[in-house]
Amino acid sequence: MMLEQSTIKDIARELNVSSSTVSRALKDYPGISDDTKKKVKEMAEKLNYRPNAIALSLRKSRSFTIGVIIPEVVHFFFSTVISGIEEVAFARGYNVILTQTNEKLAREKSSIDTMLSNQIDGFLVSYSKETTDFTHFSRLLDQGYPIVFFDRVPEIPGAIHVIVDDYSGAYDATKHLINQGYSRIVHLAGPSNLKISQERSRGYQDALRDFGIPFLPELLVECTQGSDEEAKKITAQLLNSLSPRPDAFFANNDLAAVGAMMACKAAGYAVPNDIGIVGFSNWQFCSILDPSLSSVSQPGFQIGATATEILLDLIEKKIELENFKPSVVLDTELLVRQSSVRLEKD
Amino acid sequence: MMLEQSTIKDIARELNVSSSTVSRALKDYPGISDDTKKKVKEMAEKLNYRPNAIALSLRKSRSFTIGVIIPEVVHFFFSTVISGIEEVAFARGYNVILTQTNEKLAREKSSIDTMLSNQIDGFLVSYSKETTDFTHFSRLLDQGYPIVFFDRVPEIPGAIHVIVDDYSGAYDATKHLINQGYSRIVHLAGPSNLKISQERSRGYQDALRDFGIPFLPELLVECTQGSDEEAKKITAQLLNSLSPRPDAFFANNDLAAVGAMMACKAAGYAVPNDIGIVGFSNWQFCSILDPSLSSVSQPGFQIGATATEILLDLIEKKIELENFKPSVVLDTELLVRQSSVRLEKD
DNA sequence: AAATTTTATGCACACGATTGCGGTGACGTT
DNA sequence: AACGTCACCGCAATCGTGTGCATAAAATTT
Repeated sequence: MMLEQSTIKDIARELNVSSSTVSRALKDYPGISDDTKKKVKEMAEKLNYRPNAIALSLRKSRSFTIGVIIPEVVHFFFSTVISGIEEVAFARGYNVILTQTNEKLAREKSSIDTMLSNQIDGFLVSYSKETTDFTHFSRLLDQGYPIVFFDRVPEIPGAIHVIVDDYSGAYDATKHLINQGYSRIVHLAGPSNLKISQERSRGYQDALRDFGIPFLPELLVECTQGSDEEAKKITAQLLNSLSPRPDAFFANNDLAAVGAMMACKAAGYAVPNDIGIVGFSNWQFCSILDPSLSSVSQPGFQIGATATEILLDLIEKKIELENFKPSVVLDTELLVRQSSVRLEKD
Repeated sequence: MMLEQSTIKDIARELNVSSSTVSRALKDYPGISDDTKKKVKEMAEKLNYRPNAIALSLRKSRSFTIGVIIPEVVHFFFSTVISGIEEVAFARGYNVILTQTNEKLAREKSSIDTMLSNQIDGFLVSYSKETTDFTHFSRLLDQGYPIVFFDRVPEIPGAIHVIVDDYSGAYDATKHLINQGYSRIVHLAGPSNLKISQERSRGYQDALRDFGIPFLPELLVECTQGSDEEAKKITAQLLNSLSPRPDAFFANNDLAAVGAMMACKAAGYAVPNDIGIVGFSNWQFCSILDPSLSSVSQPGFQIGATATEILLDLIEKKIELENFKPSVVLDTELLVRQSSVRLEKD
């Protein structure tokens, strides 16, 4: 039933030459007569020969495969990153093997193990929320394994980062809200152990300061889950308890922004006229909401593509770890839509 | 710099035994003394030994890796499927290597080639929109390669399908609209060369017939791209040109439904009171729209999980292709939200 | 015609792990 | 003392490919 893959030996046997000759002929090595080369190639075609990448990997101790470790696949941002990764890897002749950690540290470690077993040439990693200790990564770095981190990046020596300018994105978003005349601006922040959350928070606070608006701790609320449900609850509560009420929400992610929007509508406030809202990430749905949601776009595809280019350059020794700047910061862009632009000013 | 991976030979040399003994000791084969086993395992631990999966693959002609070929990663449905695939594969000790075709046939073929080179154990495929000829798949099937198709499935002998009941989903959606009192129901259909589009179309027409509403060809419009922009244009045009105007839209996918919703709003019609709308796929954003969008949910995760279970069973010869029913049909579920439920009937 | 270079090819081993087969020594049995 | 049994382990081949080295034949030079 299962047809055997034909090998170099099969071609060799068929033509009464040695397998070394076949190997060299197929690769157009010098020292093989044009006649034999032609015969070999024709026979290869005829037998539908396909080189065995596994054997090659064993021989070269290289698999031409990179491992991608991400928290979850079903996530607009991450899937966009994957797309960028896949695109570059394909173009440069590498395979992508993928695992999602579901935010579990144990799974992160176990994935690393099986990937190491599979002689992966390098790693692309965005670590899980559970990960607070990074020794499993620094051990790899010490051993000389190429790793490029993206989005969620650890502060360990030798780690290369590809991130977006979270600080500027948050700063721009806050500034935009201020310019639109909003002044009691709530920041629905992300988990404070993630660096991206900290940066966004810092951008928010600096923008307030630069435009002479006092920073009020009660307007900075941490949303640990980042779901719309959570943000909805929190927003409803804030609208009730704070006086004067907040007149804008800058959320750490788009889902939270949506939650805030729902809560505002439910409480009878109009978006954007009564309350302005800006999200972060520019998920697909931002433009189809009513009102459409202003958001800070992160170039997910470009993050994936850039990280992969760097990783492959490292693998192929095109660049040295030593004389390479450890951090690539990509620009964010504030996309202003309806949710933060007052139609008529009162 | 790069620390060498330690091998069985290293352990053997260190303990002055043969590599065969080490191999057997590590796997608890009989005929090895408990003492040696203990020593070997300790040394393996000490040298941080990790089995070389590549060498194993070469020996066994098995890679414990499955290849996934899908049109695009940045797509809620497909990413959900991937998640299901990854979950099952991980649980059963398989790796997942992933490529997206970007709907290109050439890339589909080339991906198959490199995966074959990599001694993939089997394929999970949803083919590209460009694919109309399936010989590159049937050749693989003839050679005995396990392939499970999902979502977009070809009608070729020996192919196993995992699909959802598109017909019933469309039937239920249409029936629901009829029950809500809508009668001039437009179907924004998908590309007619895809079987899923045909099935949904059939469900729509049969529901109309079963409930005594005549099928009008001018109410069945093909949206080839499936984008919100396209649907918006088409809907606006239909609202203008048809008399009496349509009072409901059943879209082949959620983005198209959103486009329809936008066009309706723009034309001054209220959703759901003037016009009812139902989508297909139950993308994440359905519940956060205003009004929230009724949609037919496809169990993406379950599709991926089921397809993978079947594929791995095939690979491990737990089931035979011969006595296996070629098609698994998973249930869809109509999720009724605001966009199709009239608040007050006139 | 002999010596030398060039050309074309094969041999053998390596990569890391598995496994059938055979070997060795200890021990017990008659 | 001779033989059988059994536990324990090593040899060597294998998977498919690549490559340094040797080698034979052919072409060229002296």
